[in-house]
Amino acid sequence: MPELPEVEAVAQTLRPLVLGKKIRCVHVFHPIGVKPQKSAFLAQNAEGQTIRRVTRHGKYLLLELDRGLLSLHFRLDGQLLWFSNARELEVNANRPPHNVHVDVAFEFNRGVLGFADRRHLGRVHVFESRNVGSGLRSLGIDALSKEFSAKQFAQLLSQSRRPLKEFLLDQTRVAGIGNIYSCESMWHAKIDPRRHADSLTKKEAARLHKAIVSVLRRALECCLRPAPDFRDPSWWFQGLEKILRAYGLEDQPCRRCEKPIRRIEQGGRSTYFCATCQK
DNA sequence: CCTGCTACCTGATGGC
DNA sequence: TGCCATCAGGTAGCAG
Repeated sequence: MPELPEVEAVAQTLRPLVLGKKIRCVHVFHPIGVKPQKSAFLAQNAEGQTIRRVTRHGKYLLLELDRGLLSLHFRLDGQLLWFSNARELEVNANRPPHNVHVDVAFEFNRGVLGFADRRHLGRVHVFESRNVGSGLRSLGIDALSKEFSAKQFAQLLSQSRRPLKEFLLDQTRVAGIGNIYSCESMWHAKIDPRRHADSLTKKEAARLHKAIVSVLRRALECCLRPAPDFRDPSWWFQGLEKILRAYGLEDQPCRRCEKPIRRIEQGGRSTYFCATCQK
C-alpha cells in the first residue's frame, strides 16, 4: 500500500474498526516483520493498551496508544487484514492452501487486525513517541498537511541540488510521495525530472506544489472508492491506472503532445516522463 | 551533513 | 514447459 493516498485511505477505513479498542494480545508469526525490535518488546509495550488515535505521517500509519504508539509501514506489498477472531486467522493465514502471510496480528476483544506482507519488507514497530525510530523521527512535512505550502516547498527545493525526482522521493524533505506520484506530479507540472531541485524558479515550484497536492487528492479519492476491504486478502486498490499519465506508460503517447513517454533510471528507480513537454 | 550503493524479500512476467 | 533475467508502489544501513 505504497504511497500517501493509499495509506491515508487505509487509515480512514481502519479508524472506526479499532478506535477505542484494547489490544488484548499481540501475535508475531514472522519476527522479521518487527525487526530490529523483538517480538517480546512489541508485546510488552502494546498489550493491554487502548488505541486512542489513528493517524498517518507520510507513508507511516500510526496507532496511538495510551502510552506510545504503533508504527506500521507497508513498504511495497504490506496490507492489513481483518479477522473475526483468532481462530479465523489461524485457519486462514500462514498455512496452505492459502497464500496469506500475516507477519503480525493484534487481537482485540472482538476482531483481529493482521499485518500481512508476502515479501516481509513491511514493518510493525512500537515507540514511546514519534521522535523515536530513525525513519519516523526524520520525516519531513506531510504532503497533504497544512504546513505543506508552496512557499515552504520552494524553500526546501532551494536547499537541495539533487535531481528533482530524487528530491521528491526523499521522505526527510516532503513525506508521502513515492515513485508513482512523483512521476505524475512532474508530468502535470511539465517539469523535467532530471532538473536539479534548486534550479526551479518560484513559479515552477508553485506549479509543482499544486500538481503534487492535486495528484495526491485525486488518488486518495480513487483509493476510497471502493474503500479498502480488509476482509479480502486479494483486495487491492483499483482504478488508479485511469488517472495515470506517465507512470508505467513507457512508449505510449503522451496525453498532451503524443510523443512517446520515456523511461529512465534515477537513483536506481524508474522514472517515466515526457521528454518533449516536461522542461 | 550529504550522496550513492547494496541489502532486504517474494512473486509476476517475458524472452529464449 | 522450464529456466533465467528483470522488474516491482520502499527504506535502512553503510562507506566515502
